[in-house]
Amino acid sequence: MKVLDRDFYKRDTITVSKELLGKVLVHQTKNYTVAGRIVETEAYLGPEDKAAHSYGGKMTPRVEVMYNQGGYSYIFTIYGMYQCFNIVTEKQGTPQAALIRALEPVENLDFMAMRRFNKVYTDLSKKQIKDLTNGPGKLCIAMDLGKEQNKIDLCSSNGVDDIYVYDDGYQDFEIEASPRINIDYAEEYVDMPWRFTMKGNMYLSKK
DNA sequence: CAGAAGATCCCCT
DNA sequence: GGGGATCTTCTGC
Repeated sequence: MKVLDRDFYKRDTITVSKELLGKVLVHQTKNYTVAGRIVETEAYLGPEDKAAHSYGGKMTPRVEVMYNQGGYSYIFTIYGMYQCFNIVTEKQGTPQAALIRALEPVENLDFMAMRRFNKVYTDLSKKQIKDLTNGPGKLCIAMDLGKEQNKIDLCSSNGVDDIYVYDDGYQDFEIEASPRINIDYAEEYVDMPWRFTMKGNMYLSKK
């Protein structure tokens, strides 16, 4: 298994978004390790992309981290109560990112089950198992990703609260492209096929 | 299972 | 003061 490095993330956002599929996202602290395989992503191509927070070169405290070189976490609050986890891409000064929209649970399923439904994994219903991490807000709850995890470098360890992605060689799947979810306001960018999914995976956020 | 509606608050303009 | 890269609950079939 190989941890993805700076060179992986510094490439163009569509390539990174596609190649993140099948890789394993890990959140590790002194107290726990949780991990899930990435099965759905979306590319946000600011400043051109009207769906991106960095559209038009917007530079505010919230989007600032998108201007970093690739390999940093960008976590923002949505609808007042949920978080979305992104990985910054491209070189310094190009404010683009890949949104992680869905995972397949891999490690520490009881931790995820407790955080989502306050039950151990074996007590979950079929529906609850499927709902553990099949959406951007849900996976942040399950993986314990919140505003404290914003702006973390995925390419270096701080030894206290680490996020990283590794490649275990899994590539037995097909990639499908489709329009992104819930960006009705993005005008001519609404239909851009910049959502990438692992074909047929049961943890996709939508079909 | 599908559709509608409500929750809730930080970040801008 | 408005709105959002969402999810849960409730309703009805």
